[in-house]
Amino acid sequence: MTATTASGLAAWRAYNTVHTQLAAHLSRELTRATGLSEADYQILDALLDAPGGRMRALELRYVLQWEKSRLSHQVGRMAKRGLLTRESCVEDARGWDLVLTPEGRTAAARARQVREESVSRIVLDTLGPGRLAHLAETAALLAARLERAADEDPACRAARDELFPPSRG
Amino acid sequence: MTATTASGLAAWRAYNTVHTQLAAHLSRELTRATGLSEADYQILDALLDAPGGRMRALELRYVLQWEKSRLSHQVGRMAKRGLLTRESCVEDARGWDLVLTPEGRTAAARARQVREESVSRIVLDTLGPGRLAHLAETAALLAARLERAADEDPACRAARDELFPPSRG
DNA sequence: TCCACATGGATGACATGTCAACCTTCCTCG
DNA sequence: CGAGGAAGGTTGACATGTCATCCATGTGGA
Repeated sequence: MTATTASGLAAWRAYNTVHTQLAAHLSRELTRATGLSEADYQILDALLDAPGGRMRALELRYVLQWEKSRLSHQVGRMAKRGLLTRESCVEDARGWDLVLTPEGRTAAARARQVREESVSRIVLDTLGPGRLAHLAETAALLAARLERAADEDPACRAARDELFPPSRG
Repeated sequence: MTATTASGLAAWRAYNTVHTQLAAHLSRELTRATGLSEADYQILDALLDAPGGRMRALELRYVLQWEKSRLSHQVGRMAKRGLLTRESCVEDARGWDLVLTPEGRTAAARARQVREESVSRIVLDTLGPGRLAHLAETAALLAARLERAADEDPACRAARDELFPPSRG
């Protein structure tokens, strides 16, 4: 192993540690302010931008990149709490529309506000536009690399295609 | 909200998506090659560097920043699989030493090798030393910011002190 | 010494995530 | 049209993570 590799791995470890801490912090702030879990937030946030607060479960799976059983379980729990409802889907009788309830919409709006405030305060203000842009570039490079990995490896491609239907790009 | 905030939040979202994909990819590669979960790997990797493959459960909690019940459950499962053993601790009869079994050590070494290869191939080679150094700096800034947040907020401080004993820095 | 309290860890109940099997509906092709 | 397979979701079993509680040991005074 080269010296570059060793220090690269050290940088990677340091990065990972901080990311974990940051995610835990943001999650705590959200839960404390709204009582919602990270999973709740992701679903509500996606539905909040959908017209009428309505989205096909399928589409939501693609947006969140979740396994279908995960989404199904989570949606079931949230429906039980009155945050959203399942309505049978017009275009495809196999599918379902997920629809925000009024309480769900309120919770979603509040959660988004809380999360954006947290991210602004902790991340954006700390890094500033320059570092943020750089971070986004770094993310784009990694995304491209992952895409290539998926192309090369049948197992990875399968995992990806389960979440991103090839037909839709 | 300023334009800077909006684009900053967009950068943050993009970053988050990629991080999630990357973590999933690395985890899949590890599991495919070794049959170990990410949690298994973290524990084995820490023990691998400990003298004699032995570490106080308490110390491991600090290294991994895990809740004590999480560690306890995970260690119980791994002991059942023969990867490590619990031995009562000499210095403090309340505590336990966690000790790698020979099979555990083999698995740990293999897992480390697999993970380092994955990270090199996917992350290090893609980003290069410059971007990596920049990423480490960014992580350091965020770590400092989180530290400050913990100082200011009693609840966060409590969460941190549960994982980092104040007495040990 | 003795007692209150802190600490290391285990445990059980529950929330969440994954995997495999299943059901229904859709699509394709003979 | 009809049969076979693909696709959208659900379900149940199990792995994992969290929370509250409990137990045993350590510690610091009165």
